[in-house]
Amino acid sequence: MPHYLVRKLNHWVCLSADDKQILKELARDVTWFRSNQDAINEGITPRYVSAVLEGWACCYKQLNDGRRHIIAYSIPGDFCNTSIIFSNDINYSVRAMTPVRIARIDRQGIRCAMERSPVIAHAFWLDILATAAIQREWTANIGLRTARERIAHLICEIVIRMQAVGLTDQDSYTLPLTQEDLGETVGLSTVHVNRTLQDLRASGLIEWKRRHLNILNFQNLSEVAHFDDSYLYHSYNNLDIN
Amino acid sequence: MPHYLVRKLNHWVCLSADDKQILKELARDVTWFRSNQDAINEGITPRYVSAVLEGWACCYKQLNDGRRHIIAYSIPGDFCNTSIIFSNDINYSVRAMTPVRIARIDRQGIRCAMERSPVIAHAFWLDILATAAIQREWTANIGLRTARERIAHLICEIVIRMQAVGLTDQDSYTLPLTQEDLGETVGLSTVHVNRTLQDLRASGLIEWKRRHLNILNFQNLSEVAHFDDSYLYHSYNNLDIN
DNA sequence: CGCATCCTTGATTTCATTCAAGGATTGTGG
DNA sequence: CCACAATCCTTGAATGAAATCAAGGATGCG
Repeated sequence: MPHYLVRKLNHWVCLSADDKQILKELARDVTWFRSNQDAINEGITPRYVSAVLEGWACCYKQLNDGRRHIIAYSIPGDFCNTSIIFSNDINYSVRAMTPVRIARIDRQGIRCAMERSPVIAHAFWLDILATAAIQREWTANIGLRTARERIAHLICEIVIRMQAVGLTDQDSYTLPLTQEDLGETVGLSTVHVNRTLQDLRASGLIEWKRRHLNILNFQNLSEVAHFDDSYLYHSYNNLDIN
Repeated sequence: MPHYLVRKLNHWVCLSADDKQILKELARDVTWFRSNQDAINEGITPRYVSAVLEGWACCYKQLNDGRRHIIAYSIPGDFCNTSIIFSNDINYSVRAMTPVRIARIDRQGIRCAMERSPVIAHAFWLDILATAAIQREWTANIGLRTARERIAHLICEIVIRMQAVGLTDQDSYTLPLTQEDLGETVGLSTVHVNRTLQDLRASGLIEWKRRHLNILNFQNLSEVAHFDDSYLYHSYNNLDIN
């Protein structure tokens, strides 16, 4: 099985063999979480950075009256809490959406690696910036798009992100969400998500059965979504150039 | 007039006199933008990092059909585009909401300062993490709260942020937004923002006249908003400790 | 095979948008 | 300093989108 963490970071920069080795050694401490289990809970500050190696996790916030909102997905190669590298605080929880294999990386180790290898440092920077760009897009997605557009947009985003780590087959991929999860992600009720999905299916844009999502017409779907993938790409800014 | 950039960063770490001097020198290149003028436009990649010294700016995204969403406010001391330090890409625009004084900081200069002073490096880290935490909160705010709660939450957040740079008078501050801006921020129509504000006023929670917002009962307002300010604070993670 | 979870559907209600227009405030130029 | 325009705020009425309520059906898991 490929090392998705290395693959993901290698997507931002060009890692040397040494860099890859360093990263693999950093990610030795691996744990399984079963579906629906909390990997990180808002109450307890972790001392390590978690990265998903296999399966899906989500970051979510919960109000004291029970309402919940999913603020991010962590797919293979994604970090769940990079902020821990430089801060002691975390203000969301992380939950396994499938059985998930997570590497727990010593934050001191990451800082050392960043000091020793400028390329690794840059990879972490770009990864953090990419996460922030996605978060901004999600804010706007919920804030200004209709139900149909929101869901279409999310589906488009994920296909690109899954492609980046080689987890797609053409325009189809495993989307291990319930419709309730999807609702908590895009700010819609489960019932309305269901109807909107039927609408997208009836328009011949997608198929989605048994966790398997297939985009029938990416071009049309991204037009429906007003999807512009540029926020998912980050060009390397050569440190020597101003 | 205080140097809000220094004041803001000093909120995260303890800057030495030298550090402060370095930052002031970095921020020499100052420009005014008039109200409603774009300081950064999505199309053109800036080569410098912009920081607001005076006035308000907002970061926004716009769809090709004209729909607009404000994804962040930049108040005095805030950076508008820290991502430029390490990446060439930006996928949103920045617009002055009032006449605004912006320092344009050479990104190479920032990287040098971060290398020379670990404290400055840490300040930038924490600032970026803080911005990301706010963005996550905004995503959840729009996604799971009602109109009343959303607006209340935003008002609570801003009072804390304004306090951090000393721009409040008790629980009141200058909020230089139109109701249309507010709608584009929390994902509501102008008309509904208006009615919701009247509701908050009628409940004795706030006053808002002529750009001047006054929170009459912060305790109650934050309960209405389900506001928990912890996402706005970031404790220094001592680099020597694991 | 049976239970639990998830998906689907219909009916109803609620929240928010849209449309339209009048009033207040602010800013500008004469 | 006043007049006028532009922007912004406010209100009412009608429409529409999404939530809620309720229940049946499918799917998958033990």
